[in-house]
Amino acid sequence: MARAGLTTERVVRAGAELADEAGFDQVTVSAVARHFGVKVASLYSHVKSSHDLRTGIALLALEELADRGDDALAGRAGKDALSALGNVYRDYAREHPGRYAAAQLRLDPSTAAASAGVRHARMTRAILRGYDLTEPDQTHAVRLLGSVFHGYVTLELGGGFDHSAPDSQETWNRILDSLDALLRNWPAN
Amino acid sequence: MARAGLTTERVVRAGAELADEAGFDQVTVSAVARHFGVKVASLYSHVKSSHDLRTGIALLALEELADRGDDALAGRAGKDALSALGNVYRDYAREHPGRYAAAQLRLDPSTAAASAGVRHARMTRAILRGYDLTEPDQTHAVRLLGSVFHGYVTLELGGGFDHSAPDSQETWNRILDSLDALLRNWPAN
DNA sequence: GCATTTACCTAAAGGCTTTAGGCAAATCAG
DNA sequence: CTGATTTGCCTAAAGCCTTTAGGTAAATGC
Repeated sequence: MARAGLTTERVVRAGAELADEAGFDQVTVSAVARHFGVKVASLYSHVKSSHDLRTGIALLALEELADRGDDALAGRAGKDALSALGNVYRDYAREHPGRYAAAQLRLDPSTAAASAGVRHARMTRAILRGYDLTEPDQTHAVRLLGSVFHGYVTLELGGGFDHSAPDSQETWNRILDSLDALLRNWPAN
Repeated sequence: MARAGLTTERVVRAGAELADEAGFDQVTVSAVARHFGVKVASLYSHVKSSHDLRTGIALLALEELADRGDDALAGRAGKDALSALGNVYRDYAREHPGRYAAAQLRLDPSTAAASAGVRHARMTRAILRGYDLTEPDQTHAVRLLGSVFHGYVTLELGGGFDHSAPDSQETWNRILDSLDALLRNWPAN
């Protein structure tokens, strides 16, 4: 019987594609096995558990996002950098909704520490170098940007902004403008 | 055999409690049945399906949240109202993490239209009456507030702001200040 | 007190997860 | 190139969750 040539890498990647097509909560060891035309038990050589599979997808997504972020930030500063990073998250979520959902998965501390999550924090801080903030304001600002980006993308993805004028793109532009203005003019205390 | 006295209401409420204690993804018809000391099949007279149970919890959460919001907004305006509504979401999420997660569940359009979700939109617009915005800026602002509140609460709940100074409360205060400043001084175009 | 409704039950089928143990294909040694 | 080892996928099986069908007993109503 010919072998399917599975590896952890391929299994996780197939899971990620399934997540984008059918939703992250539809990602199941069984479904991935079906995709490869293989019995379920066979996947357990490549993935420790269902949760492990999901974690793998989350780590993949975090890394892809961080890679895109690095690319987008290269050579940019100030509002340019701000918009670029915001668009990375927004575009990624629209292109890969399942992966984006996976990236929100709560990781246990040691996994999180070894993930690309730390690169994300660094990227947001890099943006703030274009503005004049020192600690602890920088941390407040990091959290604000994280909240807005994540919140907006999540609500938009959930369809919250469909079916009503003005369209979502316009609001997004206004929000980026507002954040830029806010950071340039950060309230003293 | 004595009856347990189940009703849809009680079943959903038990599900909500389970969500808060164990996480929304742990909410299962079986678990709720165990809680009542009843066979699983018995719950299917009160709840159409597992999905229906989860939807019920989501609707409950949306309503509880809207009730709290109405209370909090009564007699307040401007920054006072802004803080009050923000705190409603944040406090609710901390007190009832499972219910809050449930409230994010994607509802089908007709269910959503009949839910307390519409009250939420109204509440946010009510806040903006204290600021000088007209359409379409008002809609942009509604979306911004929604994004920040939801994003912040989600990240905080996920533990994103633990283990690092300054503490989350301080950031939250600064964010409310910033939003107020931004709304008072909304960029002309 | 009897009929009807209602609440909960047993039974059963189907799906997902996970572990244990087996066989055959790929890989490697001499 | 052949025999030994490793590795990949398989069968089997147990446990839990969902959902439907049909039965019995408790509550309700006349």
